[in-house]
Amino acid sequence: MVNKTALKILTDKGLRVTPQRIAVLDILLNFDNHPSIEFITEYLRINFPRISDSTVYNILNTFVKNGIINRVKTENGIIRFDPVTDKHHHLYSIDSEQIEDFFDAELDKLLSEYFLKKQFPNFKIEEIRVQIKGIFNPA
Amino acid sequence: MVNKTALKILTDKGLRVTPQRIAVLDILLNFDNHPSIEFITEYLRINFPRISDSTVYNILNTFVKNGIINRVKTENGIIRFDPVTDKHHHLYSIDSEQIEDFFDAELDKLLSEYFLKKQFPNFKIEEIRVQIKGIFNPA
DNA sequence: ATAATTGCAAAAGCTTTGCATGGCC
DNA sequence: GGCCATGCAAAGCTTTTGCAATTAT
Repeated sequence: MVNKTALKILTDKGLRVTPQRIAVLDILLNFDNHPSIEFITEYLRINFPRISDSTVYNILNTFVKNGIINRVKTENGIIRFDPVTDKHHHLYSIDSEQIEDFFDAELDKLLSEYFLKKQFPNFKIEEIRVQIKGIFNPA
Repeated sequence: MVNKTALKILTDKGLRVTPQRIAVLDILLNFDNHPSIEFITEYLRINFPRISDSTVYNILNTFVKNGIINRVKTENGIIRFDPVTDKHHHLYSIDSEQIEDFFDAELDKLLSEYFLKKQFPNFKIEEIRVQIKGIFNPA
């Protein structure tokens, strides 16, 4: 049950449960396309025609602050949102807006071992993310 | 001679040489701090008090279009610029605005070998970039 | 000479803020 | 009931656009 999940996430974080928040979280959880604010707002207005832009911004900011979602920066500067807050990498499409999550424990191991050997003199590594750009479903 | 370098870059690209363009390029070449538009504009106004914001935007957009510089996206959404257009990775500071270039042929080899083995079914890789976040000069 | 760039002003986006109303706990 | 979230309007930023004057080739 999706609503249950959204509801649980909100209550677990001690956040007030409003229909708008549930709707936003449902969208984030059900579309694994890292939606933009524009996408989220358009979709929301199907069921909440009077929802305001500032409410959507407020909700998303609240979610980010509470670690429910992350911002994903894209090449064109449009911010998108990722409900998967576990550490992972991303596949970016060069010729479309598609973004896919990419989990790879083997890669993570490879990288952490590499950077353990190859220490930086004046830099303490906290996190390594790989951005892989390419073409989905190539001809 | 720095101006000569900036001048050469412009003429090589077939771009008109203006004092403003040389000044912007000089800043980009001399500060290896991946400056923001704000930084660039402030610095420019020391010598060009009347340069307008739109000119700076126009110049930077022209440079990006011509492959002289790249945009670098940061965590807080501020766009910054990188005069090094060779493929490389970045070290990002978690607690400051510092960004450093990071060239590592060994890492590139490691990654390309790894992804040669581990092919994606529906994705053709064009470019791999590693974002390394951490702390410069830790205590 | 002529075509492009500059500077200024205005417009266009995107995001935040202020505040009264309404809804959640 | 008290406090927080919502919706609306307005303000704040950043970036782009239009255009006359200036400058580079």
